[in-house]
Amino acid sequence: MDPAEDELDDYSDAVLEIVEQIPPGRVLAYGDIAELLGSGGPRQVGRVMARFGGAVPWWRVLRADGTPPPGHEVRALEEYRVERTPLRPDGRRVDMRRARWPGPS
DNA sequence: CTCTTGACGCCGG
DNA sequence: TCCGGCGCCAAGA
Repeated sequence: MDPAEDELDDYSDAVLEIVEQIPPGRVLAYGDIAELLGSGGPRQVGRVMARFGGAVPWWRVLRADGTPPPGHEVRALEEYRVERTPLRPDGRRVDMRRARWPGPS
């Protein structure tokens, strides 16, 4: 068999490594991760999450405006509730100003 | 090689 | 606040 299709390239590995470090109750936007990495862009990070997100706390990675990943809004909101992640008044999006994680180190 | 796609981001209107 | 449009950039077809 050829498990190559499920293998992680260096970039994907770097992305997941950062996601795993995001503390509960805090989040990071796709673009933030690309910036911390210093390479690639929001869409590249999004591609990685779409393929390997299931292995990490994916709900802590979302759009820059606080909107949770498409198709996973319900699951994500649930997590934010138990993690006490600061949400906007509407309760549908994360309050990025307060929840954004500064980054490693 | 060209064209489309996509868990994005920003700027108007 | 909610769209629509455009830029971005790698992966697929």
